[in-house]
Amino acid sequence: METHLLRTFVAVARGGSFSRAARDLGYTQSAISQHIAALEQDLGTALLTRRPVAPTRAGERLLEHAGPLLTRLDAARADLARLTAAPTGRVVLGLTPLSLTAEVAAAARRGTELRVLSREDVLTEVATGSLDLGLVDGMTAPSDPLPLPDVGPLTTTVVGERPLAVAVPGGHPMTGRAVRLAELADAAWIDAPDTAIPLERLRKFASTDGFRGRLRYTGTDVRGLLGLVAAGQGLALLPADVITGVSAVSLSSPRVVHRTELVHGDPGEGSALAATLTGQRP
Amino acid sequence: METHLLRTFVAVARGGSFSRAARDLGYTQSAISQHIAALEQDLGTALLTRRPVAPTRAGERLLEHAGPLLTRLDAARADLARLTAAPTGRVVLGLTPLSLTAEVAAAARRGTELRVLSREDVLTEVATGSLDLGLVDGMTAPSDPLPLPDVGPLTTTVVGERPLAVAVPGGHPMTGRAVRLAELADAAWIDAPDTAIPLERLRKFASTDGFRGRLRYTGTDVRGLLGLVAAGQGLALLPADVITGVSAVSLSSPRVVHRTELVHGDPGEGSALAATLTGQRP
DNA sequence: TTGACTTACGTTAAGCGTAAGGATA
DNA sequence: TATCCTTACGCTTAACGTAAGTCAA
Repeated sequence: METHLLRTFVAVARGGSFSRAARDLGYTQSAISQHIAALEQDLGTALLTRRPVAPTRAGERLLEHAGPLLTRLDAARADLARLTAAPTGRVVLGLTPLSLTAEVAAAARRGTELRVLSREDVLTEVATGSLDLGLVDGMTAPSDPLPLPDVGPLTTTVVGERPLAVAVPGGHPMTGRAVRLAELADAAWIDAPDTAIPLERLRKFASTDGFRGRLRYTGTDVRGLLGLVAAGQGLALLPADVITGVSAVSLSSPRVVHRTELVHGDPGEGSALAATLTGQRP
Repeated sequence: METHLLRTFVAVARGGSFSRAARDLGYTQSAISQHIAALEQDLGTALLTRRPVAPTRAGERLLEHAGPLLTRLDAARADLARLTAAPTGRVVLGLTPLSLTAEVAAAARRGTELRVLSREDVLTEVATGSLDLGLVDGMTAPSDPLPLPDVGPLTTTVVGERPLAVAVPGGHPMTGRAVRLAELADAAWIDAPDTAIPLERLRKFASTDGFRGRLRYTGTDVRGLLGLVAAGQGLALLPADVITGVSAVSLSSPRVVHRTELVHGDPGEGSALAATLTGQRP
């Protein structure tokens, strides 16, 4: 299972075509065919159906492994590159929308580049070196770490915790009282995994099958999401202090907080900013 | 960064010798030399010092990546192999010593092979297919999952939770009362990471630098560890119900439990046993 | 000098592209 | 028939082993 064969395999599986993968990777289509044949022989199973080109059961399974495997490989290369690289004086900070708090806003210094991304992208880009530092947010029990996927040896540090609340349209009957999360399992929710707390996470904490999204909201803009809430399209769980223009209903149980964490490999370039963010005076 | 080059690199780094790696891997020593040269050129850095052969800083870093990378690669291969493999009627269950509770003992059926291993070994061997099922134990906050390293897409299910207690020599002044874990940071502890709860974990929960081991106990035998406690060599944190022959002191804080979880990839072969262990009547 | 890695070199095989050969819609 | 994957075939090059070379203890 050589890495270039895996690369080819995911390219073919993603694109759904041998010839497309050939163009993408700069091989001839014949070479792609040979790559796939070699991989299938090595593993002793068919990985793709042809005509139409689609992963078999085994292929699906291999894809689950191949993705993380290849990003970790990129992470390793980037990690070593950082050891030798000359400092550029430029710091690229990736952040999820809700991790951009007032403190973070104040900490950014001249020359910093800020990129708002999904949680997943922040993690893999920090690992693969496209970002010097990352800030990710999420919901956990107080003082518990965020459950982040393992994309390599990254360091994570708490930057802050703050209360969560449910954003509800103004005048909503719930306004003014605290609710238990479980009561809201059947409410209309907006599924905005890259902006608010993912509904999957709510299901986990409430241990139910509920919290099914009425609308799906992709992207990373909080204001737009609040607009949808205001329009009565559904609820969203957010840090209390970002909820403006609509009502915020606090949670009485379970005890959860919104937490943001700083992640980095070798801090190198961004170590000064990292120190500021984690509250150390450098 | 082809996988065979990484394999060679870890073999050389581990064995501390090119010629030894050559013997181990079935290459000539010249080929090993060429592999390392190719990898160093690819990454643009020296990875090993020669004479003596030892990893450089960059090499150390690469090793951190290469280990997980290669086991995940093996895991992928094993995972696909399981999809095609014919059932053998034989189930191999890996378990950490403290996960062998009375319920587990009762659940094992004729033909089951049980292997007592460290937490880490159980995880990687389940991932790489040497084990059909694994049972791992550890300390967490009640109803929190165990923090297990990510070695691939494994399913984990709770098997049980039970109280923890500190094993102390009979007649110890603490006997009979409940203590806060933090009080014991400076006590004499036995560092038995593969048998009892690792001291590192205690440090995490007490948020201190204490809990330094007076003795180190490697291996997976609980009775021997209790013998050391009885001899006054130090304390150990264990599930209350395994503490016999010495006194058990319960913890008043933090609120933690001993938890055991079942892990498996594709349950396949062991699915009947898995169902019994997780309390479902199959 | 000996043990251990590197390098030169010849051989072999693997990888790639061209082009012809199916298969499918 | 057009598209797309497979296969045959020849070429190129990279990988390996042998053996000579080099370096440090």
